[in-house]
Amino acid sequence: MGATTRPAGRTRARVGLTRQRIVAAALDEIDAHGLHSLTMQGLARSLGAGTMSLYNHVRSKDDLLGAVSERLWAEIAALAPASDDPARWLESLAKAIRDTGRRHPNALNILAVGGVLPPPLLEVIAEQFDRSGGSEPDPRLVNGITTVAAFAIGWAVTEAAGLTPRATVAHETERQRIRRITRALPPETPDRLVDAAITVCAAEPEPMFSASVAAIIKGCGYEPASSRPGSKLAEPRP
Amino acid sequence: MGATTRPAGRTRARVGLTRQRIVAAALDEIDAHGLHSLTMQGLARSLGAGTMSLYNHVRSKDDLLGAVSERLWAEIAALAPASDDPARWLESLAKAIRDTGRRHPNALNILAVGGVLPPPLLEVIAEQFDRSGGSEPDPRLVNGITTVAAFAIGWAVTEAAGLTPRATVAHETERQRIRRITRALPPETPDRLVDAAITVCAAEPEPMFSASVAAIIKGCGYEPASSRPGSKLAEPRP
DNA sequence: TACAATATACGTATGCCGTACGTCATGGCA
DNA sequence: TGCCATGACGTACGGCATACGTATATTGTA
Repeated sequence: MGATTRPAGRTRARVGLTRQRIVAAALDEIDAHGLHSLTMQGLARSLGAGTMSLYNHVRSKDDLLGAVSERLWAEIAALAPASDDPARWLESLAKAIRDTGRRHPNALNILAVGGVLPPPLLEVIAEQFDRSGGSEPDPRLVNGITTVAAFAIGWAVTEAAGLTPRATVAHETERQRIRRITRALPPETPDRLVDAAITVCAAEPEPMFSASVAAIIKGCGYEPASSRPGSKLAEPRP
Repeated sequence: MGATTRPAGRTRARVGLTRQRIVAAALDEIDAHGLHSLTMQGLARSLGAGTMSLYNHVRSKDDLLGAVSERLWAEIAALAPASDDPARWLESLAKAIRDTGRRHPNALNILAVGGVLPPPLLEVIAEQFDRSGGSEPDPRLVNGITTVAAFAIGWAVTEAAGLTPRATVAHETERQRIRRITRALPPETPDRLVDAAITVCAAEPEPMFSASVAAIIKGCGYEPASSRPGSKLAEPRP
């Protein structure tokens, strides 16, 4: 990292190529034009550098993708700082994963390649363990991390796949939604199946997500969050 | 080419190249050597055909991957036939997704590319809607499908990422598990983080998975499922 | 039976991709 | 001042998906 300690005088680094800048540019490209269109040559061009210069900061393209993944997890961790209330922290973790998935739908495929316990997340987890006190971490918290993260990732993937209605398509009419769903289906899909698809996609995602997260957290042994707004999905009725 | 002996019968195609055979071979290759090593040329070679012959049955490589995805969903659907007990069916759906992910960990990335509501799954969903009766599908069931599927997919992805302990690595000792976890982490990861990772991965996955599925299903409004075969169903509605 | 139409198999060629390797410029340090 | 580690760069190579033209087996039709 000589870039930060560079002398402020007349001389500067050659091009200022840096792992961080490369990763940021890669994420920009993925967000803008999809994972397919991320190529080393195009990336170098967008940075005003020669192709092979990138390899001074990145071992391979896979390494680059891993770095992008880690960066995304860093975003997630920043959105879910440790809290004194473990259950509440789990909620914020779920929301952070889901929101980050919404912000970078094209990058979702690589979120898991670097493992689901990358250092940035581990940092927050360790901090949360400390906060929750005790010599041994609370098993409820341990279980909650795995299950909540799995659910949020799956939810984000499902959303990005395009069939679950997403709030990012905010002002979508019912007709538009049906168009979108049917377009994603093979042309000769029987009407029964199209009807089923429309029914499934007609559900409101927001309450579903938060209610499921709450249910999972409760299932881990935590008290149900009473002072929560919303989350009025069906509770077991008499 | 006269090299291949033609079947003397009255079969249809020349070499027997078929979309199904191609898809099956592609899945075999993915399972055996990973998604990276699936190439059109290698696939054709393994089928004893010329490369471009594949394109008579497959529009593009993406189309092929979509077909593989659909095939996987067909496996899932076959493992989760419609049931008279909706809550029980949701459980079997979760298990089917997770088991299929275990059987094809290398193919998990493409499970979602074709959308999460592919025809094979829609078929079962429609059937399940019919079974549950009523003119309108039960909203609990609609919510359950989305949330259970999202959780199971996320769980499978997490498992395939290699950090969550998986039962496929059955006879793993504690030491081996730690080795596996630490190997997946960057070499200079601080001890605190390694400890946190080990703690998270030390949890037993089996009860976590089924308990979370049960919690989600319950969160959708279904009665808590008692795991008895002679199920007196928890159907509260006429 | 003969022949036309069609579907399928195949070879070649093209352009893009990741990246190994060698070279050269830079600037900090002795 | 001279040295050398670091980083930027050009060239080259093998592998990839696939567009296009062509050959051949099968089927429908007369």
